[in-house]
Amino acid sequence: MTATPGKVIVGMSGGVDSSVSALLLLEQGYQVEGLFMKNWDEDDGTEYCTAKEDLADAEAVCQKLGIPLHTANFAAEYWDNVFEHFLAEYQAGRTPNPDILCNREIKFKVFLEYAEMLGAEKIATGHYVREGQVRGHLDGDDRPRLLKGLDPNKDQSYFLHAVPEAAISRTLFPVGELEKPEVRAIAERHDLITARKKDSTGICFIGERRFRDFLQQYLPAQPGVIETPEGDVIGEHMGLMYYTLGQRQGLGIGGLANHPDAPWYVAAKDLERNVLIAVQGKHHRLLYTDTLATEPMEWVAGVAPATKGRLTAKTRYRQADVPCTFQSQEDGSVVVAFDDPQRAVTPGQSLVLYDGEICLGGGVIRDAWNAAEVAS
RNA sequence: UGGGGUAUAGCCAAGUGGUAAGGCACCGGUUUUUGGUAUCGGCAUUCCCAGGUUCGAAUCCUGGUACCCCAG
Repeated sequence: MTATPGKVIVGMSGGVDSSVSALLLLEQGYQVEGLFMKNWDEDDGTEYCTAKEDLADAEAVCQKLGIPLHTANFAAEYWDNVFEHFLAEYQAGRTPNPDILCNREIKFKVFLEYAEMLGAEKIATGHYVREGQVRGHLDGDDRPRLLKGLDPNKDQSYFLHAVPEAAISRTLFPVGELEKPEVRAIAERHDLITARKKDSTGICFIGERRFRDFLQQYLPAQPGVIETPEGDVIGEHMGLMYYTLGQRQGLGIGGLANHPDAPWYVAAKDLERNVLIAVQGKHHRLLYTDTLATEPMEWVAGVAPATKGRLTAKTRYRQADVPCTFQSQEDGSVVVAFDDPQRAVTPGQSLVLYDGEICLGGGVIRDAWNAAEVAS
C-alpha cells in the first residue's frame, strides 16, 4: 500500500503520554490513527486486567479525539525477538534491559512495518525524546539526530539508543518537546481520561510483577550461599539470576555480630561456584569500576562518530551523564574509561553515549573493572 | 560437679527503679517503561519463666530454665 501523505499512526498504550501525542498531532494537522499493541499473552489475573484497562483507556481517548483505533498482537515477535533473549541473558548471569530490545525489535520495527501496511507515512510514540539537526562535536556532522527529551527528568533516549536512524526519522515524538507536567496539563485541559493516570512501570507489555515469582516461571532457580569477598559464608541466595549488582533488597542479611550496622549490597556473582558476593556499605570500593567494555555497539547513525574521544555516558536509565573517554575496538565494541569510578556497572545493562544532547548509540556492557586498582 | 558470665523483636544491640533507643532484615507507599538504587512509613502493651518488694520493675530480691566460658 502506498503511504498517504500526512497519515500518522500513534502507538497508543493507554497512558497519558501517547494520548497527548495523538492530540498534539491532530492539532498539527496530521491525519491521525491509533494502534494498540498487545504483545504479551501469558495471562495471570492481574496482568490481564491492566491490559484490558489500558485498551479501554486507549479506546476512550481515541473516541474523544474522534480517531480510529487499530489493535494488533505482536506477541509471537515479542517472545522470539525480545523475551527469549531476555531469558538467555538471565541464564548467563547478566541483567538484561528488555525494553531496549523491545523498542528496536517491536515498536520501531514490527509496529513501523505494520503502520506502513496501513498506509501511514509516519508513526508516533509517547517517548520523551526529540529529533533535530545538530552538529556533533566528535563527528562534525550536521544531520538529523536522536536527541534527549526536553524534560531531563523524563528523558527516554536511553531506551531508544538501539533504534536505527532510518526508523527514528520516520517517527514523531510530540511530547519530547514538553515537560511532563505540561503533558498532564494538556490532557487535563482536553478532558482526556488518562490525564491523571499513574505512569506505568515494569517491563514494557508485561507490566509490574513480583520479579522472583515471574522469572521462576521460566527459569529454574539454583539456590546457593552468599559470601563476603574474604570467603565467609553470611547467608543464602535463592538463585543468582534474582540478583543484580548494587542490589540491596532481598539479601536477607542483617545483624551479623562483629560487623558494622550498614546494609549489604551485591558486589559480584561467582557463576562457577554459584556464589553471590556481598559487601557492606553503599560505597564499598568493590561496588565501583572505572572502565568497561561493551558488546558491539549500535550507533544511531549506523557508524561510530570517531574511533575515540571524549563524551558523556549513562550506564543505566535515569543516571546523570558522566564524562568519559571511549575507544573503539576492532569488533565494533568500545572500551570506556570514566573520569570518576561508577557504582554498580552491570553486565547486560547498556552503556549509552551522548554528545551533549545527541544520543549517539550504545551497547550492552560485557565487563567492567577497576583499571586504577589493577595498575596499582 | 565447682567458679564466673549471659538471657530484650528474625538478627545485632542500647537501656541498672519511672513507664522498651538505634541498626540490619522484613513488609507497605513514593520515585521509575529493565533489574536495581534512593526516599518515606510500618514493625516488642513487652524485656527466658514463676513468684516477691515498690505508687511504679526489663531494671531490685527469691526460685527455676537455657546457653557460654574457665576449672576438671
